[in-house]
Amino acid sequence: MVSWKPISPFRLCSLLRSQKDPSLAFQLFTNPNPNHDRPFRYSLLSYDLIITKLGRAKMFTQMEQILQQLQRETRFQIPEPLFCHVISFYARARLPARALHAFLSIPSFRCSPSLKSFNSLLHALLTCRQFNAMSQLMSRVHHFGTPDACTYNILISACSSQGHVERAWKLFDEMRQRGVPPNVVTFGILTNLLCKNSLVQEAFKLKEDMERGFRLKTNVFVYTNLIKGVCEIGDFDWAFRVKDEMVRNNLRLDAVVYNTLINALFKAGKKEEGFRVLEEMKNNGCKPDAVTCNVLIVEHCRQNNFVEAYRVLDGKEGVKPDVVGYNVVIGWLCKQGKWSKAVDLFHDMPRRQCAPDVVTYRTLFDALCQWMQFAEAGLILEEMIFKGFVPHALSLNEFVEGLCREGKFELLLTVLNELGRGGLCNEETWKSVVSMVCTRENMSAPFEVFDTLVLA
DNA sequence: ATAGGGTTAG
Repeated sequence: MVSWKPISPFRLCSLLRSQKDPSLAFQLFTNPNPNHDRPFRYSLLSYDLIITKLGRAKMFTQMEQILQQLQRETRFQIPEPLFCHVISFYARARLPARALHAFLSIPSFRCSPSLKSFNSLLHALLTCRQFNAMSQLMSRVHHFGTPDACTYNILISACSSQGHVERAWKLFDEMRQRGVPPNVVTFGILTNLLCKNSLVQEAFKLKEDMERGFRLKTNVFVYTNLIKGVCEIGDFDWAFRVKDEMVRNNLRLDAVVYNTLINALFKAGKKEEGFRVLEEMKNNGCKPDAVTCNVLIVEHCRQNNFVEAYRVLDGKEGVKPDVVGYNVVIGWLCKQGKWSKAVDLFHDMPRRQCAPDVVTYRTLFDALCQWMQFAEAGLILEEMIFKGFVPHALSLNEFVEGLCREGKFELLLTVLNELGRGGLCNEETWKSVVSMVCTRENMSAPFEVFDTLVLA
């Protein structure tokens, strides 16, 4: 037996840093020295590293296990940003209750929550679109401090995403009245809100105000909003002038700016100009990213050029597109009735290292129902429910109705069982099945179906 | 990573 030099707490950190696989990192953390039974003295940094890694990978069971271990480590006072991370991980996974729980547990880690973690929770609720919970939380803000610019920015974003333009301006006024100066982020949110509502002139007026009245420099975020706004009213000359102004102000044109322009040009049918900007992007040393690929894929599909679309999927632009790119191609294939090709691409996604998401499953399931491919649709639905994704209610009803119409009782039984388990039986499901039971001549099979429904 | 910008679907 070779005797290894035991891993030191310091070495564990560097090993955790370089370990790409979160599961292996977790194993390493929980058992750093397999052949030594002396208790390991973990450093605070190693906790931070493993929690962040697990959170990013949405491995929440393991993350909670480490957090509980950390809770018992009375040697440390845990720095607040770690909790802000944890809260935002739960937000990204759309788990608002867990985010709240993480926030409430902060004192048990010998740390007192300040406005920072309060804002993190507020933002988590916004991400999960829990607007009522946001108001309830705001009524307790005084326990944690006085609302700062960040708090207001989150609240204004919430108004923006609900389309409450007037309320957003009220908050903007309120923050100034209370002596909280708006910052460049505030103006990013507000210009976005204005441009989204086609109030481009007003957005430019606000930019002037921001520079003259508030002495703030317009940054790339604000410029991107403005460029998108002027593109949407079809004024591309203006868009290019804004782009030139950015360069004059020594701002680097990044992929987001280029993607905005290329996408808008394609949408306006200016294909050549779009590709010209793509060339300029590359010549300027700005590398296309996944979104660039997706924008190109949309255009190729619109031109019915699936060969080129697949080339981009294969990494023609030097980057691999993400799940959105796959969803676009699958969506267009479906729209053209090439559902079998769409299913092929879907099955090829794991090999291509891209995990299908809700949109992938919904797109496929919707299309298969529409093209009455019930057997294939049933398989997709099963997998979808297994992964916890929820199908569109409309397609689901179409599917159940189709099965009833075609008398496919065997499949119907399986599906109803799955729907029942997934808690997805709605009133329409019942209506379809009940009306079939009542109109069919051969009553034996429907009775079986009815039994399943009652048992579910 | 305390808050803001670009792509699909709905």
